[in-house]
Amino acid sequence: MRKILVTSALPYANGSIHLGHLVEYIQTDIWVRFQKMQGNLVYYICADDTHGTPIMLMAEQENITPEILVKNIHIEHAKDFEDFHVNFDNFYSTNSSENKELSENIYRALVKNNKIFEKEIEQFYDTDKKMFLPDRFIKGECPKCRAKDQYGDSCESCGATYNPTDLNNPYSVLTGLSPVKKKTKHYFFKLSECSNFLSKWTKLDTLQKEARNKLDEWFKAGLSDWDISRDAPYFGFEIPDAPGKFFYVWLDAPIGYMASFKNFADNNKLSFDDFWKNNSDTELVHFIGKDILYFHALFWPATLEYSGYRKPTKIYAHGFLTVNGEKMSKSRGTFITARSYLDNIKNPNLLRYYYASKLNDSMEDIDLNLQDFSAKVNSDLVGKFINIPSRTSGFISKYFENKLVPIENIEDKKARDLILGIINIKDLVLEHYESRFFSKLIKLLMTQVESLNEFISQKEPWVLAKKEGQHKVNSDLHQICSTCLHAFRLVSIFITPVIPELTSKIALFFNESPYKSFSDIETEANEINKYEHLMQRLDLKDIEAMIVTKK
RNA sequence: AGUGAUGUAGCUCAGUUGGUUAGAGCGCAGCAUUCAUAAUGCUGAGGUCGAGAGUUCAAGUCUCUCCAUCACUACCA
Repeated sequence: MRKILVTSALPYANGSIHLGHLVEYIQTDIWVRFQKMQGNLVYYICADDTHGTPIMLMAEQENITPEILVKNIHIEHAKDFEDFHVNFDNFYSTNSSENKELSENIYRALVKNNKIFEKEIEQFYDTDKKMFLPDRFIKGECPKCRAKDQYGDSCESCGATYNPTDLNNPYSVLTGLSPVKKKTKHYFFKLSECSNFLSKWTKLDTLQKEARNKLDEWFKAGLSDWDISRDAPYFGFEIPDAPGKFFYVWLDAPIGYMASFKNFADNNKLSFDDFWKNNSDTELVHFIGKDILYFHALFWPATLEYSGYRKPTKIYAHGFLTVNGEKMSKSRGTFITARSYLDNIKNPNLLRYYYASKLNDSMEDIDLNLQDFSAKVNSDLVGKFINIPSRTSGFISKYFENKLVPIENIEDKKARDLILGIINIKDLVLEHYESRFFSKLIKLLMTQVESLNEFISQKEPWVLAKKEGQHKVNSDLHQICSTCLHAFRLVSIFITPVIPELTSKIALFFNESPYKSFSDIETEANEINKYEHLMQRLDLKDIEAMIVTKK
């Protein structure tokens, strides 16, 4: 049995969960549910990422403390995840005592290993706000193309990158005032000394090929040291023995994975060290978006290495979500929050299914085409999948007292082949899940369902039902409908990680408890309950309503 | 600007180490059917595989150039 600690990236606590976030959480949740159904010991850990300047300022604007802000957001996030059936074992917060302690200890270990040094740097300072300004909080004229109102790190007009001190006529986004340059002492992590370790580590099959290509750029350019401190005022953890200096949020955010697990382990009498001590034989798997690859594939493993912890086993990066082929946009109404989806479309299974049908193991972006979305889920799930019990169970109820013919008594060769065929794809199904090639999985399963619909059309049970002797137990009619329902049940078990809530209803239809293991395919159902519609078709009007709805 | 990636039917995507008339689902057209949430089955139309050049007996698949789209470029997260 494998022991796996799985994480999704920590959502930042300054806004709502949207459909882009959900690509990652749904992808991870499917993978975790798959591992659990395989009988592996898996813990799925996450937390809100709560520190940094934006959250501090947002709280100030709302006239509440940052602590209250992140607490409110946490409640909202947790509810969104729950409603999308994203089943964390622990959803915690980086603003926790566990995280503070771990961050401090890790920092001390880095100091002890001579990986931290101090350096005085010059930064823009807002004299009115009395704070140093992050790049994103300074705007000005691009030094290259002279476009106005460009951010301090790059120009959206010409794409140039530079330092905020290069801007012409810089101003503070907070006050509009011209910031002054001011010297300040910062703490740096000697990432430049980690090249050997990192270049070795990234070749250990921990990363996707594209990700490794991307990192090679960095190695070629040479790694720079990493500024891990920020000046007060800053919402975060104060650095030990450095009053007025705080950990940069990206230092304590990944440590939040550890802290969330620590919290979980303490509450469940598990061993923290078992999963985090150096050379642990457990697996540590991070699901992330491609935008935060650097933090997870450079800073994070280096931090772990030089503070004496285990390193990640796998980092799985996925692409971004586009809606109708374009970046999500508030003005187009395609910036869709989790809550807006739930309010309008209601059924989370549809999105889970759709994402699964498009996800693979690469870092490519995936597109949510809303027309395609409704066509696909209606056609696949309602028209094909749910259609199987819908068109066969009536006969079983009407003539055979809800009893199914046992699989071993099914005589027709074609019928037996259908059932065996589905049982035989098990290895392929597991392979697609393990490799995160969910699109292939969905295609494979849908092909099975298509064969079933084809089978029903060929056998014409409705014609048989009108014939003499077909209402007796074990008749052709009984066998054909039983075959389809057995096969439908098998497909349902295979697809459970994708749409667990729907298949739990299907289990109920077969008078069973929800499917918890792939070995459930070795047993069979012998009766059904009266069929009731398992899901509704998606109406395009609901999608239109969702696009208009703005938050 | 640099780097990484993507560009295959109206839409969303498959296309293994280059090998016969380029595939699927949806959509569309026609037929069949009525058990089923106008669901299903069968048949068909539809593509100069982003553009151009090259290597090869043979290229969607390899090389180069160009175009378009996306992402990243370290003190926003």
